Amino acid sequence: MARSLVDLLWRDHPEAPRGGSRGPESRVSTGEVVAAALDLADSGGLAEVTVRRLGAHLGISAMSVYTHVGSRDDLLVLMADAAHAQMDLPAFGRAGWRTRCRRVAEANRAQLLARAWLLDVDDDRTVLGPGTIAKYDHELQAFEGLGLDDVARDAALTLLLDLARSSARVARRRPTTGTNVGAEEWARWGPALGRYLGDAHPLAQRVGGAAGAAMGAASSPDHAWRFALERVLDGLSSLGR
Amino acid sequence: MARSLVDLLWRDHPEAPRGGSRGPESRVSTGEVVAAALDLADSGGLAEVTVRRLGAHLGISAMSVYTHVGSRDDLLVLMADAAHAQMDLPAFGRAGWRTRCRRVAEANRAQLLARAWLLDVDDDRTVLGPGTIAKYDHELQAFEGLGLDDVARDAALTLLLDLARSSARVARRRPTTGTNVGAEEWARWGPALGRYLGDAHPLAQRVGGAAGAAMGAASSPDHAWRFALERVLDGLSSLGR
DNA sequence: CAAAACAATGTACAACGTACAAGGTCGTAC
DNA sequence: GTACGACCTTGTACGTTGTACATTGTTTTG
Repeated sequence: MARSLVDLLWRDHPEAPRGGSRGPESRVSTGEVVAAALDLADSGGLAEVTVRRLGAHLGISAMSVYTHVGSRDDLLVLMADAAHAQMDLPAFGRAGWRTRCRRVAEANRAQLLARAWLLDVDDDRTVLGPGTIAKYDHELQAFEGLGLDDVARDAALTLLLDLARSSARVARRRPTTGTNVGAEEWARWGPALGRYLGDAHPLAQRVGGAAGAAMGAASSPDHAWRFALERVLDGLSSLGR
Repeated sequence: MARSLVDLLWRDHPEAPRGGSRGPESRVSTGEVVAAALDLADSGGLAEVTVRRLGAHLGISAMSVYTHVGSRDDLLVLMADAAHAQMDLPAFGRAGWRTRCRRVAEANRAQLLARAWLLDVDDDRTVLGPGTIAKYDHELQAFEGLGLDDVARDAALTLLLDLARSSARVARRRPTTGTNVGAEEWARWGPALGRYLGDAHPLAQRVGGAAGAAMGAASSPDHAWRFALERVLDGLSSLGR
């Protein structure tokens, strides 16, 4: 039947419309469908989440999946919200705003590293879900005491989350090798590229080389991350007077 | 025949391998293929760029496209590099680093708003292209005089570009209405969502409502953008002591 | 003139999301 | 008790995608 997306997102809410008890009991629940989809995505990325595979994984036919989710796009929203709900939100304790904000950013980055497929879900309707809203509510509290009005507070949180996303995007490239391009690709194309480049763009060559080497060095894989985060936090601190 | 991606990216370079003069002259060039693909993407997004449509647009068959590009993924890299090459890079003049960096960020945001499909191209091999490298080289100069070492300079630029990307991502939602969710969707789902939410998460409801209203107001569509950019620039300034 | 190199094409395949119609199964109203 | 209607499940089928492969046609080179 496929209830509306909002009803599916809030399916655990007391007031959510339960399915009428008329026909045969469905063999799987929407929650189980979403859980199976999470399994697939966690193991092989979003590309692994096809309606057919999902059905096979659940022991039902491909088309039966549509009894529980409506469409694949809806499913992705349900998955993202479930991931947000399962994410362990950072504890704030009595820490100051800077520490709290850092924890928010770190937690989001960790989540995006663990579930890289979240980077590929780009659907606005995710904000309608209970998991996403609860996460939003909690993370907004990190800015308590910074003296931001509501609009600025939302913008600040968005800034932090976007930063985490960007960092996670970079981090999911070829794991070992630094230069954003894979090692084997670099070995194959580096020489040719060098021939084309010659002495042109010396600044780009120097900085790019240094950045690549730094990322390749085992020392600081997340150096750029720390740098960017502290810079953004510095920027936010300029607001607190 | 489809030369390697690097050779295709540098096809205008003097030393690039010209096609052997054996068979019949090809009816279109790689450059024309890329240009046609840019047309399609500019008008209807990346989804419009299918191999068949591209061929039809060029007056050749679908499979003939592969004579000039190798694969659709390669084509996307070529398109992104061409876009970077066509982008008008900000002039720096005698401006200070902060102004220069602001211009870099603004120029990138403008580019991403004009060619939103660039947000959907996520291929590391783009850095191999001449347009991308020239852009990188130019933008690195914005940080001259800030006292950053090479690694930090690369990280700072990445931070700025990621910021522009994030902002452009938000801006390409439903154009008119503020709340990231479209107007009609909000009208349909807002009430139901309110029923589920009730009095829960008052902070999220207040801040989210304020942020949505602010975005809906014609006053400050890019308010969040200015905010985030100045915050990041503040953060960078904490490096220049 | 023959051979090799190249461009262009048509056909075909596997995979995708999902519309549609049919069949099965249960609770409910008469 | 029986008929209705709601509900789950399924198979088949359509349109679309990227692209592998074999073939045909064209041009330069030996």
